[in-house]
Amino acid sequence: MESGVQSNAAAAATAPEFPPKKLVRQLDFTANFGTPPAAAAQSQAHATAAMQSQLATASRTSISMPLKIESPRSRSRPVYDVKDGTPKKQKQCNCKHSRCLKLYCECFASGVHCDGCNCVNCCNNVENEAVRQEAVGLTLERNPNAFRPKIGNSPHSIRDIREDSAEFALVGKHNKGCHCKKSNCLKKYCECFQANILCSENCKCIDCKNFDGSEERRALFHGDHPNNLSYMQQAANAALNGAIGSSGYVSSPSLKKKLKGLPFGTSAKDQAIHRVAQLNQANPLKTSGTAPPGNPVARAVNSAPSGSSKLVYRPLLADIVQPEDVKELCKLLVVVSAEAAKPFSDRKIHEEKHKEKVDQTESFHALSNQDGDHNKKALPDDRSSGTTADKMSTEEFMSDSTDMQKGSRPMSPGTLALMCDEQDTMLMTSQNTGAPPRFLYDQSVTEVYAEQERCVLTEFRDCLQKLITRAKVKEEKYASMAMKSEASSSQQGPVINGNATVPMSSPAELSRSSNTFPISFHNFLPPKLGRSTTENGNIDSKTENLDL
DNA sequence: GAGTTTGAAACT
DNA sequence: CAGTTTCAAACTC
Repeated sequence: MESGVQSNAAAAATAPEFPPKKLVRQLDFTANFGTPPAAAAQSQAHATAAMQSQLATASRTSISMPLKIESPRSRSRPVYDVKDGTPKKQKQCNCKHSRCLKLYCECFASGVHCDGCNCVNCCNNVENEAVRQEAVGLTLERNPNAFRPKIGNSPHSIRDIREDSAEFALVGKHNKGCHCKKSNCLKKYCECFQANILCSENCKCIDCKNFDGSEERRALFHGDHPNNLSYMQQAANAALNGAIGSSGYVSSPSLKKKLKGLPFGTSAKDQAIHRVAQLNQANPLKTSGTAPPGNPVARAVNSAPSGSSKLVYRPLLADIVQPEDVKELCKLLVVVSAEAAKPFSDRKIHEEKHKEKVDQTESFHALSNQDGDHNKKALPDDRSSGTTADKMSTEEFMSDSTDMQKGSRPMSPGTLALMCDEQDTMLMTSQNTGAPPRFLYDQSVTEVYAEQERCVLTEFRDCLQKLITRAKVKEEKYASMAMKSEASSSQQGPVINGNATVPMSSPAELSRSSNTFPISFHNFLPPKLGRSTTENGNIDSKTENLDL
Protein backbone atom coordinates (compact mmCIF):
# COMPACT_ATOMS: atom_id res chain seq x y z
CA MET A 1 0.00 0.00 0.00
CA GLU A 2 2.71 2.38 1.01
CA SER A 3 4.81 1.81 -2.04
CA GLY A 4 7.76 4.02 -2.52
CA VAL A 5 7.81 5.67 0.80
CA GLN A 6 11.14 7.25 0.30
CA SER A 7 10.40 8.45 -3.17
CA ASN A 8 7.18 9.81 -1.86
CA ALA A 9 8.95 11.60 0.86
CA ALA A 10 11.50 12.95 -1.52
CA ALA A 11 8.84 14.11 -3.86
CA ALA A 12 6.97 15.69 -1.07
CA ALA A 13 9.98 17.70 -0.17
CA THR A 14 10.42 19.09 -3.63
CA ALA A 15 7.18 18.95 -5.49
CA PRO A 16 3.51 19.39 -4.80
CA GLU A 17 2.14 16.28 -3.31
CA PHE A 18 -1.45 17.31 -3.09
CA PRO A 19 -3.65 18.37 -5.92
CA PRO A 20 -4.34 22.04 -6.14
CA LYS A 21 -8.02 21.47 -6.41
CA LYS A 22 -9.43 22.10 -3.00
CA LEU A 23 -13.08 22.35 -2.45
CA VAL A 24 -12.54 22.44 1.20
CA ARG A 25 -9.90 24.64 2.66
CA GLN A 26 -6.86 22.52 3.07
CA LEU A 27 -3.39 22.76 4.26
CA ASP A 28 -1.11 23.92 1.52
CA PHE A 29 1.94 21.77 1.66
CA THR A 30 3.11 22.99 -1.68
CA ALA A 31 3.86 26.62 -1.31
CA ASN A 32 7.07 26.25 0.53
CA PHE A 33 4.95 26.35 3.63
CA GLY A 34 4.19 29.68 2.19
CA THR A 35 2.04 31.38 4.65
CA PRO A 36 2.65 35.08 4.70
CA PRO A 37 4.02 36.07 8.07
CA ALA A 38 1.02 38.12 8.89
CA ALA A 39 -1.41 35.48 7.81
CA ALA A 40 0.58 32.86 9.59
CA ALA A 41 0.60 34.87 12.71
CA GLN A 42 -3.10 35.41 12.45
CA SER A 43 -3.68 31.78 11.78
CA GLN A 44 -1.44 30.87 14.62
CA ALA A 45 -3.23 33.17 16.94
CA HIS A 46 -6.53 31.78 15.85
CA ALA A 47 -5.45 28.20 16.12
CA THR A 48 -3.77 28.69 19.42
CA ALA A 49 -6.75 30.50 20.78
CA ALA A 50 -9.02 27.78 19.54
CA MET A 51 -6.95 25.06 21.13
CA GLN A 52 -6.65 26.99 24.32
CA SER A 53 -10.35 27.47 24.27
CA GLN A 54 -10.81 23.76 23.93
CA LEU A 55 -8.43 23.13 26.72
CA ALA A 56 -10.22 25.60 28.88
CA THR A 57 -13.51 24.00 28.06
CA ALA A 58 -12.13 20.61 28.75
CA SER A 59 -10.78 21.74 32.05
CA ARG A 60 -14.24 22.73 33.05
CA THR A 61 -15.59 19.32 32.40
CA SER A 62 -15.63 16.61 34.92
CA ILE A 63 -13.18 14.66 32.89
CA SER A 64 -9.74 14.49 34.26
CA MET A 65 -8.00 16.05 31.36
CA PRO A 66 -4.33 15.59 30.85
CA LEU A 67 -2.23 18.58 30.20
CA LYS A 68 -1.73 17.59 26.68
CA ILE A 69 -4.63 17.04 24.40
CA GLU A 70 -4.97 13.43 23.57
CA SER A 71 -6.63 11.43 20.95
CA PRO A 72 -7.63 7.87 21.46
CA ARG A 73 -4.80 6.84 19.28
CA SER A 74 -2.31 8.54 21.43
CA ARG A 75 -3.90 6.89 24.37
CA SER A 76 -3.42 3.58 22.81
CA ARG A 77 0.28 3.68 23.04
CA PRO A 78 1.87 3.17 26.39
CA VAL A 79 2.98 6.52 27.56
CA TYR A 80 4.20 4.72 30.60
CA ASP A 81 7.04 2.38 30.77
CA VAL A 82 5.92 -1.18 30.45
CA LYS A 83 8.40 -2.41 32.99
CA ASP A 84 8.02 -0.09 35.87
CA GLY A 85 5.07 2.02 34.98
CA THR A 86 6.99 5.20 35.28
CA PRO A 87 6.26 8.02 32.90
CA LYS A 88 7.95 7.46 29.65
CA LYS A 89 8.97 9.64 26.84
CA GLN A 90 6.20 10.79 24.66
CA LYS A 91 5.10 8.41 21.99
CA GLN A 92 6.99 8.68 18.74
CA CYS A 93 5.07 8.67 15.54
CA ASN A 94 6.09 7.21 12.21
CA CYS A 95 4.14 9.39 9.88
CA LYS A 96 5.26 9.46 6.30
CA HIS A 97 2.65 11.26 4.30
CA SER A 98 0.75 13.44 6.65
CA ARG A 99 3.73 15.57 7.60
CA CYS A 100 2.42 15.12 11.08
CA LEU A 101 -0.09 17.84 10.39
CA LYS A 102 -3.20 15.74 10.42
CA LEU A 103 -5.00 13.83 13.03
CA TYR A 104 -3.50 10.68 11.66
CA CYS A 105 -0.43 11.74 13.52
CA GLU A 106 -0.59 10.89 17.16
CA CYS A 107 1.68 13.71 18.13
CA PHE A 108 -0.33 16.25 16.26
CA ALA A 109 -3.57 14.83 17.57
CA SER A 110 -2.10 15.04 21.01
CA GLY A 111 -1.31 18.68 20.55
CA VAL A 112 2.40 18.21 20.99
CA HIS A 113 5.37 18.71 18.76
CA CYS A 114 7.11 15.75 17.32
CA ASP A 115 10.24 15.08 19.23
CA GLY A 116 12.52 12.27 18.32
CA CYS A 117 9.89 10.67 16.15
CA ASN A 118 10.56 8.59 13.10
CA CYS A 119 8.38 10.69 10.88
CA VAL A 120 9.22 11.88 7.41
CA ASN A 121 8.95 15.50 6.35
CA CYS A 122 7.65 16.44 9.72
CA CYS A 123 6.15 19.86 10.07
CA ASN A 124 4.90 19.32 13.55
CA ASN A 125 7.82 21.12 15.10
CA VAL A 126 8.91 24.55 16.19
CA GLU A 127 10.63 25.25 12.91
CA ASN A 128 7.34 24.95 11.10
CA GLU A 129 5.20 26.40 13.77
CA ALA A 130 3.32 28.65 11.39
CA VAL A 131 2.34 25.76 9.18
CA ARG A 132 1.54 23.70 12.16
CA GLN A 133 -0.73 26.30 13.61
CA GLU A 134 -2.45 26.63 10.31
CA ALA A 135 -3.00 22.91 10.29
CA VAL A 136 -4.43 23.13 13.75
CA GLY A 137 -6.74 25.84 12.59
CA LEU A 138 -7.84 23.81 9.63
CA THR A 139 -8.40 20.79 11.74
CA LEU A 140 -10.49 22.76 14.14
CA GLU A 141 -12.34 24.30 11.29
CA ARG A 142 -13.19 20.88 10.05
CA ASN A 143 -14.02 19.56 13.45
CA PRO A 144 -14.17 21.96 16.37
CA ASN A 145 -13.94 19.00 18.70
CA ALA A 146 -10.94 17.51 16.99
CA PHE A 147 -8.62 18.04 19.90
CA ARG A 148 -11.10 17.37 22.61
CA PRO A 149 -11.07 14.14 24.50
CA LYS A 150 -13.18 11.56 22.82
CA ILE A 151 -14.07 9.79 25.95
CA GLY A 152 -16.57 11.51 28.11
CA ASN A 153 -18.33 10.60 31.27
CA SER A 154 -21.34 8.44 31.05
CA PRO A 155 -24.21 7.65 33.35
CA HIS A 156 -22.52 4.34 33.90
CA SER A 157 -21.00 3.93 37.25
CA ILE A 158 -19.59 1.20 39.25
CA ARG A 159 -22.96 0.66 40.79
CA ASP A 160 -24.53 0.02 37.46
CA ILE A 161 -22.40 -2.92 36.73
CA ARG A 162 -24.12 -6.11 37.47
CA GLU A 163 -22.60 -8.43 39.94
CA ASP A 164 -22.65 -11.32 37.59
CA SER A 165 -20.71 -9.68 34.85
CA ALA A 166 -17.14 -10.68 34.97
CA GLU A 167 -15.55 -7.92 33.01
CA PHE A 168 -15.14 -4.50 34.36
CA ALA A 169 -15.29 -1.46 32.23
CA LEU A 170 -14.11 1.96 33.02
CA VAL A 171 -16.63 4.67 33.42
CA GLY A 172 -16.91 6.68 30.27
CA LYS A 173 -18.34 6.77 26.85
CA HIS A 174 -16.95 7.52 23.46
CA ASN A 175 -18.50 10.79 22.47
CA LYS A 176 -18.62 9.93 18.84
CA GLY A 177 -18.70 6.20 19.08
CA CYS A 178 -16.73 3.68 17.09
CA HIS A 179 -17.60 2.23 13.70
CA CYS A 180 -15.86 -1.07 13.86
CA LYS A 181 -16.86 -3.83 11.51
CA LYS A 182 -14.42 -6.63 11.82
CA SER A 183 -12.66 -6.29 15.09
CA ASN A 184 -15.71 -7.00 17.22
CA CYS A 185 -14.59 -3.97 19.14
CA LEU A 186 -12.27 -6.24 20.99
CA LYS A 187 -9.06 -5.05 19.45
CA LYS A 188 -7.22 -1.88 19.74
CA TYR A 189 -8.43 -0.82 16.38
CA CYS A 190 -11.54 0.03 18.28
CA GLU A 191 -11.32 3.35 20.00
CA CYS A 192 -13.68 2.28 22.71
CA PHE A 193 -11.67 -0.79 23.43
CA GLN A 194 -8.55 1.27 23.34
CA ALA A 195 -9.95 3.50 25.99
CA ASN A 196 -11.11 0.47 27.91
CA ILE A 197 -14.71 1.48 27.84
CA LEU A 198 -17.78 -0.33 26.70
CA CYS A 199 -19.33 0.54 23.42
CA SER A 200 -22.32 2.76 23.82
CA GLU A 201 -25.36 3.86 21.94
CA ASN A 202 -23.11 6.33 20.20
CA CYS A 203 -21.31 3.53 18.43
CA LYS A 204 -22.24 2.23 15.05
CA CYS A 205 -20.17 -0.85 15.22
CA ILE A 206 -21.07 -4.18 13.66
CA ASP A 207 -20.98 -7.40 15.57
CA CYS A 208 -19.88 -5.64 18.70
CA LYS A 209 -18.58 -7.76 21.53
CA ASN A 210 -17.52 -4.90 23.68
CA PHE A 211 -20.54 -4.72 25.90
CA ASP A 212 -21.33 -5.60 29.46
CA GLY A 213 -21.91 -9.30 29.73
CA SER A 214 -20.11 -10.20 26.56
CA GLU A 215 -18.55 -13.64 26.85
CA GLU A 216 -15.82 -12.73 24.44
CA ARG A 217 -14.94 -9.66 26.35
CA ARG A 218 -15.05 -11.59 29.57
CA ALA A 219 -12.71 -14.17 28.17
CA LEU A 220 -10.42 -11.45 27.07
CA PHE A 221 -10.16 -10.00 30.52
CA HIS A 222 -10.02 -13.23 32.37
CA GLY A 223 -6.44 -14.10 31.82
CA ASP A 224 -6.96 -16.86 29.36
CA HIS A 225 -6.15 -14.58 26.54
CA PRO A 226 -2.66 -14.83 25.17
CA ASN A 227 -2.37 -11.09 25.08
CA ASN A 228 -3.77 -10.59 28.49
CA LEU A 229 -0.72 -8.75 29.63
CA SER A 230 -0.98 -6.26 26.85
CA TYR A 231 -4.62 -5.76 27.58
CA MET A 232 -3.71 -5.26 31.15
CA GLN A 233 -1.25 -2.63 30.17
CA GLN A 234 -3.78 -1.08 27.90
CA ALA A 235 -6.24 -0.89 30.70
CA ALA A 236 -3.66 0.63 32.93
CA ASN A 237 -2.84 3.19 30.30
CA ALA A 238 -6.46 3.99 29.86
CA ALA A 239 -6.76 4.58 33.53
CA LEU A 240 -3.65 6.66 33.57
CA ASN A 241 -4.19 8.78 30.58
CA GLY A 242 -6.88 10.73 32.25
CA ALA A 243 -9.52 9.97 29.73
CA ILE A 244 -11.74 8.52 32.33
CA GLY A 245 -10.68 10.08 35.51
CA SER A 246 -9.26 8.65 38.62
CA SER A 247 -12.58 7.89 40.18
CA GLY A 248 -13.58 5.29 37.70
CA TYR A 249 -12.09 2.48 39.65
CA VAL A 250 -11.93 1.34 43.14
CA SER A 251 -9.72 4.03 44.44
CA SER A 252 -12.07 5.79 46.72
CA PRO A 253 -11.38 5.38 50.40
CA SER A 254 -14.79 3.94 51.05
CA LEU A 255 -14.33 1.28 48.48
CA LYS A 256 -10.90 0.47 49.73
CA LYS A 257 -12.26 0.19 53.18
CA LYS A 258 -15.05 -2.07 52.17
CA LEU A 259 -12.78 -4.11 50.07
CA LYS A 260 -10.70 -4.81 53.08
CA GLY A 261 -13.62 -5.20 55.38
CA LEU A 262 -14.80 -8.53 54.17
CA PRO A 263 -17.18 -10.26 54.15
CA PHE A 264 -19.06 -8.03 51.82
CA GLY A 265 -22.36 -6.52 52.62
CA THR A 266 -25.42 -6.89 50.56
CA SER A 267 -25.86 -3.40 49.29
CA ALA A 268 -25.51 -2.62 45.66
CA LYS A 269 -22.23 -0.97 46.37
CA ASP A 270 -20.96 -3.94 48.25
CA GLN A 271 -22.00 -6.19 45.49
CA ALA A 272 -20.14 -4.08 43.05
CA ILE A 273 -17.12 -4.25 45.27
CA HIS A 274 -17.52 -7.93 45.54
CA ARG A 275 -17.66 -8.14 41.83
CA VAL A 276 -14.51 -6.14 41.54
CA ALA A 277 -12.88 -8.55 43.88
CA GLN A 278 -13.81 -11.38 41.64
CA LEU A 279 -11.68 -9.92 38.96
CA ASN A 280 -8.74 -11.50 40.62
CA GLN A 281 -9.33 -14.54 38.57
CA ALA A 282 -7.13 -12.96 36.01
CA ASN A 283 -4.14 -12.21 38.07
CA PRO A 284 -1.76 -10.43 35.77
CA LEU A 285 1.20 -11.23 37.90
CA LYS A 286 0.51 -14.92 37.92
CA THR A 287 1.03 -16.70 34.71
CA SER A 288 -1.44 -19.37 35.60
CA GLY A 289 -4.27 -16.90 35.49
CA THR A 290 -6.36 -19.10 37.71
CA ALA A 291 -8.20 -18.06 40.75
CA PRO A 292 -6.42 -18.86 43.92
CA PRO A 293 -7.93 -21.63 45.94
CA GLY A 294 -9.35 -21.17 49.35
CA ASN A 295 -12.51 -19.89 50.83
CA PRO A 296 -14.38 -17.12 49.10
CA VAL A 297 -13.34 -14.54 51.60
CA ALA A 298 -9.72 -15.38 51.25
CA ARG A 299 -10.03 -15.41 47.53
CA ALA A 300 -11.75 -12.11 47.50
CA VAL A 301 -9.21 -10.52 49.74
CA ASN A 302 -6.39 -11.83 47.78
CA SER A 303 -7.94 -11.35 44.48
CA ALA A 304 -9.23 -7.88 44.76
CA PRO A 305 -5.85 -6.39 44.33
CA SER A 306 -5.12 -8.55 41.40
CA GLY A 307 -8.33 -7.87 39.69
CA SER A 308 -8.16 -4.22 40.21
CA SER A 309 -4.54 -4.09 39.35
CA LYS A 310 -5.38 -5.44 36.00
CA LEU A 311 -7.49 -2.48 35.32
CA VAL A 312 -6.11 0.11 37.58
CA TYR A 313 -2.57 1.16 37.59
CA ARG A 314 -1.70 3.53 40.34
CA PRO A 315 1.68 5.14 40.50
CA LEU A 316 3.82 4.44 43.49
CA LEU A 317 3.32 7.93 44.72
CA ALA A 318 -0.41 7.87 44.31
CA ASP A 319 -1.16 7.80 47.99
CA ILE A 320 1.93 9.59 49.10
CA VAL A 321 1.25 12.94 47.59
CA GLN A 322 -2.12 14.46 48.22
CA PRO A 323 -3.37 17.84 47.09
CA GLU A 324 -3.04 19.19 50.57
CA ASP A 325 0.55 18.04 50.59
CA VAL A 326 1.29 20.16 47.61
CA LYS A 327 -0.24 23.05 49.41
CA GLU A 328 1.89 22.33 52.40
CA LEU A 329 4.94 22.17 50.25
CA CYS A 330 4.12 25.53 48.75
CA LYS A 331 3.75 26.97 52.19
CA LEU A 332 7.11 25.60 53.07
CA LEU A 333 8.71 27.09 50.03
CA VAL A 334 7.20 30.46 50.80
CA VAL A 335 8.65 30.28 54.27
CA VAL A 336 12.00 29.20 52.94
CA SER A 337 11.95 32.04 50.50
CA ALA A 338 11.19 34.51 53.22
CA GLU A 339 13.92 33.13 55.41
CA ALA A 340 16.38 33.33 52.59
CA ALA A 341 15.70 37.00 52.23
CA LYS A 342 15.84 37.64 55.91
CA PRO A 343 19.60 38.14 56.16
CA PHE A 344 19.31 40.92 53.65
CA SER A 345 16.56 42.40 55.70
CA ASP A 346 18.48 42.13 58.96
CA ARG A 347 21.60 43.55 57.46
CA LYS A 348 19.69 46.43 56.08
CA ILE A 349 18.03 47.25 59.34
CA HIS A 350 21.31 47.14 61.14
CA GLU A 351 23.30 49.13 58.68
CA GLU A 352 20.58 51.49 57.78
CA LYS A 353 20.79 53.14 61.14
CA HIS A 354 24.41 53.97 60.55
CA LYS A 355 24.33 54.86 56.93
CA GLU A 356 20.97 56.26 56.15
CA LYS A 357 21.86 59.79 57.05
CA VAL A 358 25.19 59.60 55.30
CA ASP A 359 23.70 58.28 52.14
CA GLN A 360 20.95 60.78 52.07
CA THR A 361 23.39 63.52 52.76
CA GLU A 362 25.58 62.42 49.90
CA SER A 363 22.66 62.15 47.59
CA PHE A 364 21.31 65.46 48.58
CA HIS A 365 24.72 66.97 48.21
CA ALA A 366 25.04 65.58 44.73
CA LEU A 367 21.64 66.78 43.74
CA SER A 368 22.19 70.22 45.11
CA ASN A 369 25.47 70.48 43.33
CA GLN A 370 24.60 72.23 40.09
CA ASP A 371 27.87 71.35 38.44
CA GLY A 372 27.11 69.05 35.49
CA ASP A 373 30.01 66.68 35.99
CA HIS A 374 29.38 66.31 39.62
CA ASN A 375 25.76 65.74 39.06
CA LYS A 376 26.34 62.99 36.60
CA LYS A 377 28.83 61.18 38.72
CA ALA A 378 27.22 61.66 42.02
CA LEU A 379 24.03 59.84 41.34
CA PRO A 380 23.74 57.72 38.25
CA ASP A 381 27.31 56.53 38.04
CA ASP A 382 27.70 55.62 41.61
CA ARG A 383 24.47 53.83 41.86
CA SER A 384 24.21 52.10 38.61
CA SER A 385 27.55 50.46 38.45
CA GLY A 386 29.61 48.06 40.42
CA THR A 387 29.62 47.28 44.04
CA THR A 388 28.49 50.60 45.19
CA ALA A 389 25.18 50.17 43.61
CA ASP A 390 24.88 46.68 44.99
CA LYS A 391 25.67 47.83 48.42
CA MET A 392 23.34 50.73 48.44
CA SER A 393 20.52 48.99 46.85
CA THR A 394 20.86 46.12 49.18
CA GLU A 395 20.89 48.35 52.15
CA GLU A 396 18.18 50.70 51.24
CA PHE A 397 15.84 48.65 49.23
CA MET A 398 15.92 45.16 50.49
CA SER A 399 14.45 45.89 53.81
CA ASP A 400 12.05 43.06 53.45
CA SER A 401 11.84 39.87 51.53
CA THR A 402 8.62 41.07 50.08
CA ASP A 403 10.55 43.48 47.98
CA MET A 404 11.02 40.79 45.44
CA GLN A 405 7.58 41.65 44.37
CA LYS A 406 8.89 44.86 43.00
CA GLY A 407 11.13 43.10 40.58
CA SER A 408 10.15 42.05 37.13
CA ARG A 409 9.80 38.38 37.95
CA PRO A 410 6.22 37.26 37.67
CA MET A 411 4.62 35.94 40.79
CA SER A 412 1.62 33.82 41.42
CA PRO A 413 -1.61 35.52 42.39
CA GLY A 414 -1.40 33.84 45.74
CA THR A 415 2.04 35.13 46.41
CA LEU A 416 1.05 38.55 45.24
CA ALA A 417 -1.88 38.50 47.58
CA LEU A 418 0.43 37.35 50.29
CA MET A 419 2.72 40.24 49.83
CA CYS A 420 0.47 43.07 48.83
CA ASP A 421 0.41 44.54 52.30
CA GLU A 422 4.13 44.60 52.55
CA GLN A 423 4.42 46.12 49.16
CA ASP A 424 2.17 48.98 50.06
CA THR A 425 4.12 49.57 53.19
CA MET A 426 7.39 49.55 51.38
CA LEU A 427 6.14 51.80 48.70
CA MET A 428 5.01 54.33 51.19
CA THR A 429 8.23 54.07 53.11
CA SER A 430 10.23 54.48 49.97
CA GLN A 431 8.31 57.54 49.00
CA ASN A 432 8.39 59.11 52.39
CA THR A 433 12.07 58.61 52.90
CA GLY A 434 12.95 59.80 49.47
CA ALA A 435 14.46 56.47 48.58
CA PRO A 436 16.18 56.26 45.22
CA PRO A 437 14.35 54.97 42.16
CA ARG A 438 13.71 51.29 41.76
CA PHE A 439 16.12 50.68 38.92
CA LEU A 440 18.98 51.47 41.21
CA TYR A 441 18.21 48.39 43.20
CA ASP A 442 17.64 45.85 40.53
CA GLN A 443 20.95 44.24 41.01
CA SER A 444 20.54 43.64 44.68
CA VAL A 445 17.03 42.53 44.10
CA THR A 446 18.44 39.97 41.75
CA GLU A 447 20.89 39.02 44.42
CA VAL A 448 18.11 38.27 46.84
CA TYR A 449 16.20 36.48 44.15
CA ALA A 450 19.16 34.29 43.51
CA GLU A 451 19.46 33.42 47.14
CA GLN A 452 15.78 32.80 47.47
CA GLU A 453 15.76 30.71 44.39
CA ARG A 454 18.67 28.72 45.60
CA CYS A 455 17.03 28.05 48.94
CA VAL A 456 13.68 27.23 47.45
CA LEU A 457 15.13 24.90 44.90
CA THR A 458 17.32 23.25 47.48
CA GLU A 459 14.35 22.71 49.71
CA PHE A 460 12.31 21.44 46.85
CA ARG A 461 15.07 19.10 45.81
CA ASP A 462 15.30 17.74 49.32
CA CYS A 463 11.61 17.06 49.37
CA LEU A 464 11.77 15.34 46.05
CA GLN A 465 14.65 13.21 47.19
CA LYS A 466 12.68 12.16 50.20
CA LEU A 467 9.78 11.43 47.98
CA ILE A 468 11.96 9.28 45.78
CA THR A 469 13.28 7.46 48.79
CA ARG A 470 9.77 6.76 49.94
CA ALA A 471 8.81 5.47 46.55
CA LYS A 472 11.84 3.24 46.42
CA VAL A 473 11.06 1.77 49.77
CA LYS A 474 7.54 1.18 48.64
CA GLU A 475 8.70 -0.35 45.42
CA GLU A 476 11.06 -2.71 47.15
CA LYS A 477 8.35 -3.76 49.49
CA TYR A 478 6.06 -4.42 46.58
CA ALA A 479 8.64 -6.53 44.94
CA SER A 480 9.32 -8.64 47.98
CA MET A 481 5.66 -9.06 48.74
CA ALA A 482 4.90 -9.96 45.19
CA MET A 483 7.59 -12.59 45.29
CA LYS A 484 6.26 -13.97 48.51
CA SER A 485 2.79 -13.99 47.13
CA GLU A 486 3.82 -15.76 44.01
CA ALA A 487 5.86 -18.29 45.91
CA SER A 488 3.08 -19.11 48.31
CA SER A 489 0.44 -19.29 45.65
CA SER A 490 2.51 -21.52 43.45
CA GLN A 491 3.07 -23.94 46.27
CA GLN A 492 -0.08 -24.18 48.26
CA GLY A 493 -2.06 -21.14 47.49
CA PRO A 494 -2.66 -18.23 49.80
CA VAL A 495 -3.86 -18.98 53.25
CA ILE A 496 -5.64 -16.13 54.78
CA ASN A 497 -6.56 -15.89 58.36
CA GLY A 498 -7.09 -13.21 60.84
CA ASN A 499 -3.44 -12.75 61.64
CA ALA A 500 -1.70 -13.76 58.50
CA THR A 501 -0.34 -11.16 56.21
CA VAL A 502 -2.35 -10.90 53.08
CA PRO A 503 -0.06 -11.37 50.17
CA MET A 504 -0.54 -8.46 47.91
CA SER A 505 1.08 -8.60 44.58
CA SER A 506 -0.59 -5.57 43.19
CA PRO A 507 0.95 -2.18 43.45
CA ALA A 508 -2.52 -0.78 43.30
CA GLU A 509 -3.58 -2.64 46.37
CA LEU A 510 -0.30 -2.12 48.09
CA SER A 511 -0.61 1.57 47.61
CA ARG A 512 -4.03 1.36 49.14
CA SER A 513 -2.79 -0.42 52.17
CA SER A 514 -2.45 2.44 54.54
CA ASN A 515 -1.58 0.11 57.36
CA THR A 516 1.42 -1.14 55.57
CA PHE A 517 2.47 2.21 54.23
CA PRO A 518 1.19 4.99 56.36
CA ILE A 519 2.96 7.42 54.17
CA SER A 520 2.05 11.02 54.00
CA PHE A 521 3.85 13.78 52.33
CA HIS A 522 3.69 15.60 55.61
CA ASN A 523 5.98 13.03 57.04
CA PHE A 524 8.94 14.19 55.13
CA LEU A 525 8.31 17.84 54.98
CA PRO A 526 10.97 19.58 56.98
CA PRO A 527 10.02 20.80 60.43
CA LYS A 528 10.32 24.35 59.20
CA LEU A 529 6.88 24.15 57.79
CA GLY A 530 5.49 22.92 61.02
CA ARG A 531 6.87 25.95 62.71
CA SER A 532 5.63 28.23 60.07
CA THR A 533 2.16 26.90 60.25
CA THR A 534 1.89 26.70 63.97
CA GLU A 535 4.09 29.41 65.36
CA ASN A 536 4.09 31.91 62.62
CA GLY A 537 0.53 32.86 62.44
CA ASN A 538 1.01 35.55 59.86
CA ILE A 539 2.62 33.37 57.31
CA ASP A 540 0.22 30.63 57.97
CA SER A 541 -2.82 32.75 57.53
CA LYS A 542 -1.52 34.17 54.33
CA THR A 543 -0.25 31.05 52.78
CA GLU A 544 -3.57 29.45 53.35
CA ASN A 545 -4.92 31.74 50.74
CA LEU A 546 -2.41 30.67 48.16
CA ASP A 547 -4.24 29.71 45.11
CA LEU A 548 -2.87 26.27 44.53
C1' DG B 1 11.07 -6.54 9.79
C1' DA B 2 7.82 -6.95 6.10
C1' DG B 3 3.34 -7.41 4.89
C1' DT B 4 -1.58 -7.27 6.08
C1' DT B 5 -5.60 -5.63 8.39
C1' DT B 6 -8.16 -2.22 10.40
C1' DG B 7 -10.87 1.87 11.23
C1' DA B 8 -10.42 6.89 11.78
C1' DA B 9 -9.59 10.86 9.14
C1' DA B 10 -9.74 13.10 4.99
C1' DC B 11 -11.67 13.82 0.86
C1' DT B 12 -15.17 13.71 -3.06
C1' DC C 1 -24.57 12.57 4.19
C1' DA C 2 -22.72 8.63 1.97
C1' DG C 3 -19.11 6.59 -0.48
C1' DT C 4 -14.20 6.40 -1.37
C1' DT C 5 -9.44 7.15 -0.48
C1' DT C 6 -5.65 7.99 2.52
C1' DC C 7 -3.29 7.19 6.45
C1' DA C 8 -0.84 5.23 10.36
C1' DA C 9 -1.39 2.05 13.97
C1' DA C 10 -2.37 -2.61 15.19
C1' DC C 11 -1.65 -6.91 14.11
C1' DT C 12 0.23 -11.28 11.90
C1' DC C 13 3.68 -14.02 10.12
